[in-house]
Amino acid sequence: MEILAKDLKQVVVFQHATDNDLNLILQNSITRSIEESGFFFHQGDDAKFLYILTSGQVKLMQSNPNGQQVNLRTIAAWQMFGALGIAQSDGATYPAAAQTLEDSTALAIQSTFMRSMMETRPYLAFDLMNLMTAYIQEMQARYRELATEKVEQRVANALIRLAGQTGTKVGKEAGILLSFSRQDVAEMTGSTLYTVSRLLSEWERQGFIKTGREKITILKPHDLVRIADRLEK
Amino acid sequence: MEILAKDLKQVVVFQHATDNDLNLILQNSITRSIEESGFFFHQGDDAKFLYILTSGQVKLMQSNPNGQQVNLRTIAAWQMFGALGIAQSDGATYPAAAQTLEDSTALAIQSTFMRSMMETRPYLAFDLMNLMTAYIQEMQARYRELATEKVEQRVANALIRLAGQTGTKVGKEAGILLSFSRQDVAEMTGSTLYTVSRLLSEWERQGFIKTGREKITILKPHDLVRIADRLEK
DNA sequence: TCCCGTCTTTGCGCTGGCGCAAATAACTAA
DNA sequence: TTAGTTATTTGCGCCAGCGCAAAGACGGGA
Repeated sequence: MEILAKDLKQVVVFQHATDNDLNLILQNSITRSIEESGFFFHQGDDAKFLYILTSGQVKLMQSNPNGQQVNLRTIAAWQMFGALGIAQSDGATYPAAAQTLEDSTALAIQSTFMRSMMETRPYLAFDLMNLMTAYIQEMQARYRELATEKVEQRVANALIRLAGQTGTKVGKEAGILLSFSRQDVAEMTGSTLYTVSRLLSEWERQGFIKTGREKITILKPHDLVRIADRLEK
Repeated sequence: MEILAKDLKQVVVFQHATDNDLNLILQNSITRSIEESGFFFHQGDDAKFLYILTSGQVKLMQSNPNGQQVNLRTIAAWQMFGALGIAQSDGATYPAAAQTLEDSTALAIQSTFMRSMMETRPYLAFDLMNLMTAYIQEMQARYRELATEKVEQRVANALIRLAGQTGTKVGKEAGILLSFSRQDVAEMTGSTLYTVSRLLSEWERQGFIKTGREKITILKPHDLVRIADRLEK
C-alpha cells in the first residue's frame, strides 16, 4: 500500500508539517512489515530509524537482566515510536524493544535525516517535544500508580487506558473490546498472570466485563473507573 | 549573588549556547529564593517559568488524590527543572511539585521567552530534547525497577543513583554522604519508612553504610551494587 | 541547659499478592 | 477429526513487606 503525504497529516508530530516536508520525509524512508510477535527493533540496537506505525499494533517493552519484562506502552496506527534517538547526533541506542502484537507495517525514517529536517523547521522540533512531554507525563503518572496503588486499581486503570488508546467498539453488545492476554496486562501493571486472571474472573462474575482467550470486553466502564478511583479500603 | 553568563555554561541544556544567548536569557529571568521545605511551584500550577537551580537542593514529587506522594527526582545545582511546559505555546501546567530540601535559589526564566529563543536556535532545542530523552530513559528504568525488583534492590539502586547525583565525598572516612530521611528514600522507592529503616539498619550492621538522622553515608559502594544486581534468590 | 518536636528503630501481627501445579479451555494445523 | 500447542483458571501454601504502637535518639531554640 502506497503511503501518501496526506496520510502523514494524522501523525501528531507532523501536524504542522507542510506537504513539501512530508514528501521529503517519504522520500527518505522505507516501509517495513513485521509479522506477529516479530520485532521492529530490540533494546540496545543502534537507533538508526524512527517509525510511524501504519497498520497493526506494537508494544514497547523493556527487559531486566533476569529476562523479566515490563510493557511501557502500546502503539496504535499513525503513532510514532523509536524516536528517542533523534536528539543525539551519534550513537544512540533504543532503550526499549518494539514487538508486534499482530502483523504490522511501519514507515521507517532515517534518524539522521529527521534530525536535519528539524534543524531548519522549529515547528517539527516543538511537535516532537510535545510528544516527549506527553510521554514523560504518562510515565510519571504510571510510576506513581505503581508506587502507591494496589494491583486491583492498577489493572482497572490499565484497562481504562487501553480502552481509550486501542479499544474497538463492539456494536450489538455495547462493549469495548481489548485484545490482550492476561500476561500482557500483568506486564503493563507490574503484576502476575495469576493475579490478573483472578481479578478478571471476579469482575466477570460481577458482570462488568466479559473475558475470553486474549480478549477482554468492557461492558460497564463506569464500574472500572469506580474501582480505579476507590480510596484505600 | 550575581549570576554570570559563564555560570550558565555548566547547565547541560546551555552547553552549546553563545555568550550572547546566555546574556539574553539572564536579561529575561529573575532569581527566586525559597527557604527549606518551601515550593518553587505546585503540581497543577501554570508553567509560566522554567528554573535553573543555582544553590540548594530540590525534589520533584507527585501526589495522588489520597495525598500519598512519590519522589520523581532530586535536582542539584545547575540542573534545569520545570521545563516540561516549553513545547506547548499555551496553558501548560506543571505535572509535579518542586519542593526545596534546603534553602535554595534558582533562576526563573520565562517559558515563552525560552520558547522563542529555541525557535531560532536549533541547538537549544536539541539540547533540551536530549535532557527530555535522558529523563524518559531514567523514568523507564525506574518504572521497570519498581515493577520487577524487590524493595531491597530498589533501595540499593536509589542510594547508588543519589550518590552519583547529589552525594558529597566525606574526606577522612572515604564515604559518600547523602542527606535524606528514611521517608524520602521510601518515597523514591515506592516503599515505606519502616521497611527502609529496617534495611538500612541491617546494612549498617553489615558495615557497608553508616546512618544518622537524615543522613546516610555510603562506605562500600561496591556492596550496594552487589545487592542491586543480585538475581532473584 | 532543658524542652519539645521530629526522626528513627523495632516488636508484632497480618494479609495481599506471588507462584507452583494441575486441570481445563480455546485455538491451529494437518 | 485429532493431536499438539498455547492460554486460562483455580486450589494451595507461603512470605515479603506493610503499618500500628511505643520507645528511643537527635537537634534546635530559648
